[in-house]
Amino acid sequence: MKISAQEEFGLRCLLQLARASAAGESLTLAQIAEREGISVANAGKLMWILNKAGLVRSQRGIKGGYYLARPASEIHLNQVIRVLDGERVDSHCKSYAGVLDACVHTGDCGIRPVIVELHQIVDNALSDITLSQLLDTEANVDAALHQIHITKQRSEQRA
Amino acid sequence: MKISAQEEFGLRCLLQLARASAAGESLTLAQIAEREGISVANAGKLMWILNKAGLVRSQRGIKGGYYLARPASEIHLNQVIRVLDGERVDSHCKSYAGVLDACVHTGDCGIRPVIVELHQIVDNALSDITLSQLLDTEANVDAALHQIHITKQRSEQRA
DNA sequence: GCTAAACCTTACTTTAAAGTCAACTTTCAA
DNA sequence: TTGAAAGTTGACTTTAAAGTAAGGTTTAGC
Repeated sequence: MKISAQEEFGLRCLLQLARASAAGESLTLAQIAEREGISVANAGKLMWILNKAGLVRSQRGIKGGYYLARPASEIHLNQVIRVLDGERVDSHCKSYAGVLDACVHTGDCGIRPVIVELHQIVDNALSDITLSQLLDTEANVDAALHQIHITKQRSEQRA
Repeated sequence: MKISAQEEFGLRCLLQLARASAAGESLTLAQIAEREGISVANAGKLMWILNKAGLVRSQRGIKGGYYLARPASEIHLNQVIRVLDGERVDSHCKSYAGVLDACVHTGDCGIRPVIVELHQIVDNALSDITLSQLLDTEANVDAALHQIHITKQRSEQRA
């Protein structure tokens, strides 16, 4: 139940594009990769996934680049996470061979519905947050980091 | 943002123990492994992690086995997931080299606080569910699976 | 105290995800 | 129309997680 590196970098890239799109600009792969500190190849892979999912659009050729497919206020995090996670149903539970109806533990298994419910809870929480809200959050990063620092100190005191 | 195989099997094993503990019994590794369809070695590894975290206790020697360290009603899922996830802070965000204060994007990064917040949301949702509630859920598995089936159909209609 | 059952621990193997590389195709502008 | 910029795609390499195996240690019962 952790966020993966791919999910994080995907979010970062989208945030880059949200900033650029707000200024009416697009970003090249090289620009995205350089700002996030990842390779151009990796950025290309992420952009390909996001493009295929309809979250971003690209313009080929010279003067080309990537831009958001729709306003940042209309892109919700659950859509982003779902895309970057890959096929959720197939992967989160290997013991069911990827098919909900093929649960080998049927009748003696209270876990399955709970796992589905957990993913639902996460999805709902994420659907409340849009990319534009993330942009707003940036203005308060210092305060937020300070808060995290406090939380960290508390957990250290507990340990 | 998916549940891992280790998390799922860990939950399953705990549920087994919760059932046995309710009857005043303990379970051997062989019993746990056989019922969950995993190897004894793998079950041993999971139990070792849960034991180290204080969620289960073990009795060595002949007539030994595993049992819950405290009542199922006092074991919350967030504790379980946290343990099975490993060190959360160190792993969920590779670009920070494992240290919160060492964020290389400080000042231009609105993602970090959000990631921390997401994990907080998940943690809160999980803290509302106890093992004993899971046991109760088992009685309604069929109804729950039916509900999932409906949800699945809906998502297929959307697609 | 001896033996067998059962847990404990470390190291190894396997496997899937993440990341990289390189060749290809498309597009724009001079 | 031609060359360079930029995106697209599939194959390859790396790396971390998951799973396995084997020997060690503890305990109950005789």
